Amino acid sequence: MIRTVMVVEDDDAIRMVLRTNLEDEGYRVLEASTAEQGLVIVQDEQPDVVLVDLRLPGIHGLDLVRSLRATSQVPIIIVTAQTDSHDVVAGLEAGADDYVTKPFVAKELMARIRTQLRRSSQPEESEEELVCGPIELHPDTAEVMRNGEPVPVSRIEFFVLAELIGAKGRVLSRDHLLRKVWGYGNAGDGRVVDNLIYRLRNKIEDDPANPELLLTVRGFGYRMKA
Amino acid sequence: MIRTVMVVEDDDAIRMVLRTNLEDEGYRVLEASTAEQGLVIVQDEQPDVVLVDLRLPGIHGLDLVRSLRATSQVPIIIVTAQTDSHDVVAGLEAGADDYVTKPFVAKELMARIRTQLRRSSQPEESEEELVCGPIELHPDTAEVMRNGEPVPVSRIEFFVLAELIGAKGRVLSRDHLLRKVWGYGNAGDGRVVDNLIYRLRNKIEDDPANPELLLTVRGFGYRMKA
DNA sequence: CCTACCTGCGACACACCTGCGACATACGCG
DNA sequence: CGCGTATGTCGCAGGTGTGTCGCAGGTAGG
Repeated sequence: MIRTVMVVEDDDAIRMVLRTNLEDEGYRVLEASTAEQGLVIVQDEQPDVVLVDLRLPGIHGLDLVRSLRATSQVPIIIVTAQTDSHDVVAGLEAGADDYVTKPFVAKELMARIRTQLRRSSQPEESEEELVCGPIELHPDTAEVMRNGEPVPVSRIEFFVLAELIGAKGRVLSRDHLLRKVWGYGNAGDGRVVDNLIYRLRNKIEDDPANPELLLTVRGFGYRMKA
Repeated sequence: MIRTVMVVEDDDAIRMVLRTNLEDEGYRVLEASTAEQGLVIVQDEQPDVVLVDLRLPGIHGLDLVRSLRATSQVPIIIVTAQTDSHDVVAGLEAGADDYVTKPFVAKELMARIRTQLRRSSQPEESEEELVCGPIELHPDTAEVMRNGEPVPVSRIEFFVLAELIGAKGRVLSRDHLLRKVWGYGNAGDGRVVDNLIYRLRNKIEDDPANPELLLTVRGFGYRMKA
C-alpha cells in the first residue's frame, strides 16, 4: 500500500529535501507552500500524514493544525526551527501528534512518520502484499515483476498499478485514479487514464487486446482480476 | 446506490447549472433557495451531500452550516464567491467538509462531491447484501452474478437492479425508478423503464417471457421476488 | 547538447448502450 | 365477449464509452 505524505512548507529548498527523502522511502508526496493550499489539498486527497511548518506566510501553521484537526483525524507532524520551541507546545495542544525541529535528521523524521502511520493504520493492512497473479510490486525499489522478470514501468504507471492492486479487485473510477495518482492539479483532463491503462496493458498483459489482469468495467472504470 | 445531493443556492442560474451537472453525474437533486428551506429539506430527505452558498438572503450560509452540523453528519461543501481565505477557514471550522469558489469548474465540483461521498460511505461497511435468489450484486466490482456466473450488464441496468433488490420485494413505480436512477431530468419520458426491464429479464431470467424474479405489478410498477 | 523516454493530447475506429417507435400481447372491466 | 389500457417485444439509429496509436513538448540523464 502506497502511503501519501503531505508537506506544507514554504521554503522551496527544504520542501525539495523532504520530497526526495519521502520518495526514497516509497511515499507519494503532496506539496503546499501555504496553509490555505494545504487545507484544500488535505481535504481533497486525505493523505496519511501531514507535515506542517509553523512559519508559514499568511495563516500561521498553528491555525492550520487547528483547522485540520477540526475536520480530520490525520496524523500531523510539526516541522519547525528550534527557536519555535514555545510554539511546539502550542502545536501539540492544538492537535499535532508529534514534532521535529530543524535542522532535522532525515532518518529521524522518516522514523516518526512510520510511527504515526503504524499508529493510525490497521495492522492487517499495514504491510499488504502488492501481488496480483503473475504481477508483483515492490514499493521499496519501485519495481514491477512479471513472472519474476522485472518490467520497466514509469513512475505514474507504478502508482496506478499500486492503486489498482491495492483495491483488491474493486472497481476504481477514472476520477478516483486521477485524484489518487495524478493528484490535485489535473482534475479536468480527458482520457489520460485510458491511455495509461492501455500502456500498462502492453507491459503486463500476455495479450493486451484481451486483458486478463487489468479489466475494463464499462461505465465504471477499471479493476484488477480478483 | 443512487445518491442525493442538496443544493442551497439563491441564484436561479447557478442552481440550474448545478442541477444539470449533478443529474448528468447520476445524482438525484434537491433544491432550496434559502437557508430555512434548506434546513427543512435536509432534515426531511437526508441527502448524501449538501452544497451551500454562503451568500444567502436572510440567514447566512455559515449559520446554515452550523445548524446542519449540529444535527447531522452529512458532508457539506461550501460553494461561494468569496475568495477570501478567512471565510474559507471559518466555513471549514463551522463544520463544512470542503469548499469550492465561484466561478467553479463543474468537473472539479463533481469530483469533490464524489470525494465526500466516498469518505462518508466507507465507514458504513455494513452494506446490505444485494442478493435475490440466484442473482447477486457486487457493488465493489460492479458485477452481477447469476448462479455464480458473471452476467454482463450496463451501468443503468446495474443501478436499476440494485434499486429493485434493495427494495426487498416492495413494488417500485416507474416514476420512482426514473427519479432514483435516471434522475429528475428524464421525468417526462415514455417507456424507458419498461424497455430496461425487458432487457434485464433477458439477462437474469431463465425464461424471460415468464419472469420469476423480476415481476410486473400491473398498474403499479415492478418488484423483485421476495 | 543530445538522446531516450515519458506523458498528455487528439483523432479515428469500433462495440455497445439506450431511447424511441411500432406492433403484438395480456389484462381488467363492463 | 369486446374494448381500452397497460405491458411485452424487438429492431433501429444516434450517442457514448473505450481501445488504439501516432505526435510533440517536456524532462531526466548522459
